[in-house]
Order: sequence, then C-alpha cells, then structure tokens
Amino acid sequence: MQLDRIDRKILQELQKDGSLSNLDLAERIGLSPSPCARRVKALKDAGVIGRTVTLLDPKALGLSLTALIHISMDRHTPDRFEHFEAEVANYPEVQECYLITGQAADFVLKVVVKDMDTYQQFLLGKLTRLEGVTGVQSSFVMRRYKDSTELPVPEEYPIA
Amino acid sequence: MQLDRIDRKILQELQKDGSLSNLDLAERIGLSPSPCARRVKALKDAGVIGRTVTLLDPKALGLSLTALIHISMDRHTPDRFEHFEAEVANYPEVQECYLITGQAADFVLKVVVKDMDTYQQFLLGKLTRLEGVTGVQSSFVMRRYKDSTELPVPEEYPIA
DNA sequence: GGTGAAAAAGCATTGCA
DNA sequence: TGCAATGCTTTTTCACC
Repeated sequence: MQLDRIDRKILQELQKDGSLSNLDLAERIGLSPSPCARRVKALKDAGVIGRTVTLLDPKALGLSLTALIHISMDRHTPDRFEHFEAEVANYPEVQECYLITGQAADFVLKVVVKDMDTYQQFLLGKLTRLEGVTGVQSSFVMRRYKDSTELPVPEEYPIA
Repeated sequence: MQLDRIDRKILQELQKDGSLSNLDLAERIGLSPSPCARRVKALKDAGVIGRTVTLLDPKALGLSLTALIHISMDRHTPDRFEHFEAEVANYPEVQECYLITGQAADFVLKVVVKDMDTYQQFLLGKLTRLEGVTGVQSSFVMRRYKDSTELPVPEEYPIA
C-alpha cells in the first residue's frame, strides 16, 4: 500500500484527534466526505489505522509517580522471557514492556503508580518475585516533556 | 472529585475503546444513557478524561526501529533543559521525553524511525548537535511485549 | 442520582453525475 | 472525485421515579 500526501494528512489528523467525524476530517484535509471515508476505510483495512483510545490524565487520577525500570534476567531462555512477559502483561501498573538490546538490562518497563509506597509494594510484592529476575534498577520521571502517541508519518512511500 | 465504581468502569472502557458511543458505553456499564453522559461530562470537566486519539501500527507504516536513548547533559541548568526540551518537542521521531532521576543519564527518549540509517541520521544530524548533550546511549527494542496507553484506575478515592 | 421517552441535530451511506 | 438525498444513530432534554 502506498500513501500519498492526503493519506498522510489523514493519519496526522486522526493521531491528534481520534474523535473527528468523517465530515470534519474531510474538511481539514480539503476533500469531500466520500473519498475521505473511502481512504480511511482503506487505511483501516490495511492495518495502518488501529484502535481509537481515550487518554486519561495521570495527575487527575492521583497517579503521580512514573518509573522506568531496567530489569536483568539470570538466563536468556525462551522460558524465562515468556513467563516474564505473561506476568507483566497482567499488571495494570505496567504501561510498556520492551525486550531491549545493549545496556546491562534485558527489559525496560514503564510503570505508573500513585506514590512511592505503592511503587515499593509493586517492586517487592510483584516484580522481584518473578522467576529469573536478578537485577532491578529504577529511574523516576521528574518531568514529562513529551508523552505522545503520535508516530511520524514517513514522507516517502511506505509499504503496509 | 471522587470516583465510584461506575466512574472507574467508564474510564476503563473508554481507555480500551475511545470510539464508543454514549449508548454503547451506557450499556456496557449497566446504566441508561443519560446518567452515563452526565458522568462522562463531569469526568471531562474534571480533567480526568483527556484527548481521544487514533493509534497507528508502526510496522504497517514501515517504522520498524524503536530506540530508547539515555542522554546526559554537561550542566544541569534551567537554560540547558529548556532548550533541549523545546528542540526535542519538535522532532516527530520522538514519542516520549522524560527528565529522570538516578542513573547516569538526565533524559530518556523513546524514538521511532524507519531503519538504522534513519536512526543514525537522527542521532548525528539532530540529537548530538543539541547544546549541552555530552553522552548518548542507545538501546533498541527487540520485542514489544506491552505497549499500552491505559492507566490503572485506582480502587480507592483519588482526588482530581 | 437514575430512568425512560421524545425531539432535534448530526452523521454515515448510497447512488449518480 | 464530488455532490445530494435518504435514513439512521446519536446526543440532548425533559418530566418522573
């Protein structure tokens, strides 16, 4: 699938505001509603456009502590990783979990909790109890300069 | 503002699917449409509910490389930080940028690009040219176990 | 604070130029 | 691709429980 300038504009607008009606979207990109709807449908069918979600304000919810956690495992076997993955996916405090290269760590987690007490409970009660976890290194977010869900939409022709 | 069980259910549903109509939402939480709409409005007014966005699939867009970058600065002055912040906010490749505690680094960035070539261009052409940047350490995401926008909605009474 | 119904507005969709 | 008309869904408001 090839994206032209209009497709990219559609993607940019929807990334900024997923509640746009097709009418409003069409107006913003300078197209009439029907071709606009057709393009959006094609982008959905191609899997480029995914879910629409509502973002909440962590502060308003009293979630004032965000931690980035680097985790090392004792052994790098598929077993270890799969088990870790499955457990971590169930923790609502964990927003992101990546297996990474480089560094000393194997995993990076982004965790959001109410306060340091809750964080300690999460760390001692859940994370460090997981099999194979040998090292845990916490960093805390002091300031959130940018926290976006927007992806850059490439200039050229990407292939879906 | 106090959240009861129904409010929390609303927030959970909307975090999963931001395109829900008030009708569908009301049905899911077991309430009739009008009080449901009232609650949603109140949550928006209180700032708990923020924007609604459409998520794209990085892979479908040909964005196959995600990097976590740790950055250290030469001096920890407000000037340095503000300048860095302002520049980084303009880079579309940067999804997240945090000022963090601990570690050797001062900032953590999450960057999404097409491939290693593009990453190198970003690093050399943009990031390392910023004033005050002394250390850059890259990790690459090998596997994305969890990548969510959902926040945990606390059990007790948070205050907005 | 919740329910149900009714009215009004806005929307997606379709067919055609 | 653009336009127009149809028919629907949705939001909103109201009186009542």
